[in-house]
Amino acid sequence: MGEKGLAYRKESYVNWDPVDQTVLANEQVIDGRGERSGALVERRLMPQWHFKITAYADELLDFSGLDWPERVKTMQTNWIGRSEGAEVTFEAETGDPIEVFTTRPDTLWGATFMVLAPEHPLVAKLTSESQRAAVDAYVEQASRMSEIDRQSDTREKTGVFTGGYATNPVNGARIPIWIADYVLVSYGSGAIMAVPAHDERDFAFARAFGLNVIPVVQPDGVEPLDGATMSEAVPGDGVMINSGAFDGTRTGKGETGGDGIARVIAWLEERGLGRGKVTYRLRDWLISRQRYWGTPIPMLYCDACGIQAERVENLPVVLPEDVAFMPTGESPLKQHPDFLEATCPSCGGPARRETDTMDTFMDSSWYWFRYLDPSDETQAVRRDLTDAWTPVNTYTGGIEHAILHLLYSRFFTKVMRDLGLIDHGEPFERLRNQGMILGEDGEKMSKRRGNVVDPDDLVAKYGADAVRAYLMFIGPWDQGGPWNYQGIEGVVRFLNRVWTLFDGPAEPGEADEARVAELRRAAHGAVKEVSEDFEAFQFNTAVAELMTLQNAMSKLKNAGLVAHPAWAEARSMMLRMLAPIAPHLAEELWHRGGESGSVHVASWPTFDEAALVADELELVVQVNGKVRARLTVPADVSEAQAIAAAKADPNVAKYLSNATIRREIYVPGKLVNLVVS
RNA sequence: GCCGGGAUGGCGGAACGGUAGACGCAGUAGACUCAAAAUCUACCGGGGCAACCCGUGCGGGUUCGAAUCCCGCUCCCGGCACCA
Repeated sequence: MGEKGLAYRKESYVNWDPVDQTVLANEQVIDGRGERSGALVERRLMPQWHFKITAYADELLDFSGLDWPERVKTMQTNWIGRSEGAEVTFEAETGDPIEVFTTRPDTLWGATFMVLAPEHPLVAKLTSESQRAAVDAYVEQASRMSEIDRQSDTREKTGVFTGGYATNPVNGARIPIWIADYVLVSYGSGAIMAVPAHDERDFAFARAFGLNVIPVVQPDGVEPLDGATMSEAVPGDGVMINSGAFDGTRTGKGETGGDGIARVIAWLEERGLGRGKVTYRLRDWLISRQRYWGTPIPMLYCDACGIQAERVENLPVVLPEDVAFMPTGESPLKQHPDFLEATCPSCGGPARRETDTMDTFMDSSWYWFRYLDPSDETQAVRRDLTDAWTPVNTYTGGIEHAILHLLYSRFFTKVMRDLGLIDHGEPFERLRNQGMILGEDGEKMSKRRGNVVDPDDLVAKYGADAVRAYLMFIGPWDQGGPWNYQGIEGVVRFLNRVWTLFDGPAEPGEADEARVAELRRAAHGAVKEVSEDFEAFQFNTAVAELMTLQNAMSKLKNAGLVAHPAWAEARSMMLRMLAPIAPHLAEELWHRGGESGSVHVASWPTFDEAALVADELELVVQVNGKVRARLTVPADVSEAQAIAAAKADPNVAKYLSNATIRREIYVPGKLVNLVVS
């Protein structure tokens, strides 16, 4: 990855977690807090190792061929945050070029000022002597503010004039340069052109500081805009005005009819003032961690040759196990001479080993490839095994991984593909997210809240099978919800009944034909339903279906039937379907029933369509869509017979006596609807 | 603000446009027991003696027929959010 330019070191503003004493990737900062520690992160300028995930931004936006939840695809799409627009160069009066990114180059003529992020490298140079004190104070204040405070959108706009001016390249206007913390140094170029007439934020800023507002897009069906009196920004499309040769051009990106944006970009490119540009919210993946526990970054520092990659034959670099953990807050690797001392692969002189280790998400980004043959010391992955076993068909996990593990894994898989290690670019073909079981109070379980349900306690009381089966039964697997103690007893009873059903005595009786047919219908019907449920991850209805089968079998059970081959068939089906739900119980009953081998390697049961057919069925009769009768009819009833039987029913006839039948609807084997007036 | 997902009995939840409430919990009655627990049986959306009427967040619509499809709302949950 280093050779391909996909791993590199650069100095940048990073998220520093003061509790874990390490930096974190953007994905690991939730609402301004460290994902693990919960501590407010600080911004620090540090040199760190990164993976160039942004090189794959567009490919990561392509989910074609993947059967993934819409929610996850949306979250990743938002996280990557692609936006199309233009990069335009403004020139400051100091002669410095200032790059800005805009999605609305068609509003360039309305740029009446510029705003730089407080951290922008040109701030100090652009600031005039009379404004220096105010600017320094503002920059200092911004640097101390937490990310949370800075990003709160209810804040009034703040900012300071630098005293410097720039020239609007499209019309030569002299416009003031301000700094404000609503412009982020980490997005785009860290500087914006402000078009207050057509951008809400710029409008609020302009009104707060008395800056010019010049409308350059006149929307349809609205009074002509007046910058002096407008009460809010007008962000939509319309016809360009106050824009020189472009006056009268319709704005838009083509889909709304106008093509102003494309025409302005072409015009800028002709004159060398700017060019079309795509910007992403996604940042490169910061993988350095100032921790001992992590995979060492195999890079070396040589005083003579600079940063060098460790020789391939020396890989992998492993963590020393004889480190001294001291309460310094620093990685013990920094105090370990044997680890630190290395040889420069370029000049053969002494080199110092990198002591940062990799984010552990690095490891989870490719483990399923490595796990295919973890003992192979000669190569990272074995091609014949990855070809045979990957991509993963179905992958499950919590939604909390939507933009962490799942995004990193997709990136890593694409990199491995491009390095020729594997032949595919997506790790997981089908993804399903399980819901989270919350505490009884409906809140996320936490020790602090005291609402934690400990599965070990439940296992001790009810057994592992009962707890497992209840978790499958409690509700839709993908939804989650509050934990509820009330239902588990029902699952325990069900499992006890299954035990009694197969291991208990039977009353005397006969295996008459009707009984056998009913038994087979119940068992084969359950196989059909449960198979479909498992395929669709609907485990709650699968368990319910097995409960129904147990109820049916318990009712039918007698000594004669138990001796019949259909009973053994039904028991075998039941236990194989129960195996993923109550594995211990199913295995025990499997052996007690005289089966050989393990139920867990037995094949999944298949059903016989013929066994599902009943000789009689219930026909619902409606008059004008309201149920008026339920009739038992032979299974092979014809449409004419069904309608005749419906009309003959006394309760139905009552509604027909003084009415005319307008229409007769027949749903085979299910329903007759007589439309009368 | 933008984007997802959701709303059905006392509770968890079922339901290819075709019997709303499968399955389970809780509850009621009965059997067994000296009694209780466990177990088993029956009942179990609301109203009504009954015929029947009303019922899937709210208001419309499509349809012979809507929890399900369409339009417009309300509320709840999740994600993103000063991203230029």
